Amino acid sequence: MNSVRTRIAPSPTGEDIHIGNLYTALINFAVAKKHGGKFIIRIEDTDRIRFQEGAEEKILASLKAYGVSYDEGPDVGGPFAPYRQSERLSLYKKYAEELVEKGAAYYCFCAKERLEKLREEQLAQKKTPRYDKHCLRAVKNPQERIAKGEQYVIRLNILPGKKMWFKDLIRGQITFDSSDIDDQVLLKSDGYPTYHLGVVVDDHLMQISHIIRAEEWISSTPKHVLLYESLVWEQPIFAHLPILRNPDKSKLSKRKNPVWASWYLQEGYVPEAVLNYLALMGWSHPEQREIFSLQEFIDLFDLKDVQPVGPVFDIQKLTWMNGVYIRDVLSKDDFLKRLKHFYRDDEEIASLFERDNSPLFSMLLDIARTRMKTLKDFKGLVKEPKKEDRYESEEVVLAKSLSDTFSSLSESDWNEERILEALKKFSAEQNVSMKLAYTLLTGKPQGLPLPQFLTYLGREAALRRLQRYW
RNA sequence: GGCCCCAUCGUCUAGUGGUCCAGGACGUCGGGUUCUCAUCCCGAAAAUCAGGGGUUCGACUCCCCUUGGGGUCACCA
Repeated sequence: MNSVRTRIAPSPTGEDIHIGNLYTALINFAVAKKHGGKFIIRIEDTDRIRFQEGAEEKILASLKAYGVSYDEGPDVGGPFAPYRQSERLSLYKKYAEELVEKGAAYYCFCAKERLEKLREEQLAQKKTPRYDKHCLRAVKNPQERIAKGEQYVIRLNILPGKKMWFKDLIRGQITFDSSDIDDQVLLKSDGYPTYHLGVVVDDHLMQISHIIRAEEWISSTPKHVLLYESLVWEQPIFAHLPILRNPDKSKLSKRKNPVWASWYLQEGYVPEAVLNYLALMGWSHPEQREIFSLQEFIDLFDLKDVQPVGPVFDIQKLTWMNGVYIRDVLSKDDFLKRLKHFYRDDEEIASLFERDNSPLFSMLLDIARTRMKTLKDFKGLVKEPKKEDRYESEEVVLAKSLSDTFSSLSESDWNEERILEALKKFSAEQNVSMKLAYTLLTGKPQGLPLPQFLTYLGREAALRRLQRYW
């Protein structure tokens, strides 16, 4: 067989790449890398109505941010450029016309009104809406009408009653009857191809070996198979991945779940953790391990092992896994690097990194890591508590008491041991729980271990935190 | 509704005819360590393997039906 070439074909119609598409990208990427092949990005921007400016850039940026790198694509080029369908229009027209010549497709001049009426009638009779091949029979001289400037589309000419099948790497053989397929529009009246024409032409021209896409495409694969047959092109290998689900089992959607890939990054998830979690959708490590590297995944992965069941995307488990990455998988340096990048625009937090090579800062990282599920959690751990408009008089009294206790400690006594003693003394003398000290100093009843954290903060900063009470 | 895909704890899954009165992970609930909260450690509850028929000496594993879920039926992808 030829070399392995896989691809994803996102449409620039949303804010960013959908997490389900990132999943598809991961699998395509893994298959290509495992076999020393190429992974390609092709932008399918044939829907001019839903087209969104900037979406392509966002998609490519997200892919890069996640480390799913591609060998060929619209911005990096490649041997089969261009990789944007809007720049390949003449190609689709050429093949559409070739199909017409072969009798596998035909011109259609039907107005939208006629199609709508037809559709309504069929629906009223409880029949599946289908084009009635009117133009195949009625149009005698299409070239003349085209020459006159009439609007037209090119439709796939499907001969009913034919049993067909294709092989899916994940689900085995899938059979269908050509009678169930509509005479799909292949070339739209605006000269753009529909997905079906575009995808087949480009996958063939770009020598894609494996078409790995989501399950929702299964029902249109017959049309593609027909196209490959009519054009006498070798069929690629098909594999339809399970669709990621909402908790209610419906197709993962933005109404019920955060779906944009960049959202997870903004929320402080690390790319490796997200990819690791995604890898576990429909696939499991041979030794049942949950945490593994991208490289290990690539080495072990095989499309045949993917389960066809649509898994629920469980953000809770993802969050757990992200915590594992933060405290166990990432090296301390790497963790710090991520943190710096994450807070690059946050002055309060970014200023902390000025001390990043002090032993105390290193300790801060250690005590913070085990308490974080996302990078975003860091801020909640270290930020200075807000000054309230007013405090209960008891609180003020206690804050002053704690302040006095701390003040009795000299600068040279400001260490973990002495601070802990002071806290215990305070807690005992005032007959309050330790949680109160946490509230006084961090604004919350729990947080970073005070002896260490206050040592890091320094005596002055610690006292300042208490001073907000008066 | 037609067509197609699917079906093991709440969730992600292991399991490819006997080693399973079903194992792991998340989550949940207890307990231990501890200055709070976490981490870490220990433990528990949680699937009559959707239901019913077969096949077989023997089915979670093979076949059929039912039920349930999902996808798809556009000049959107």
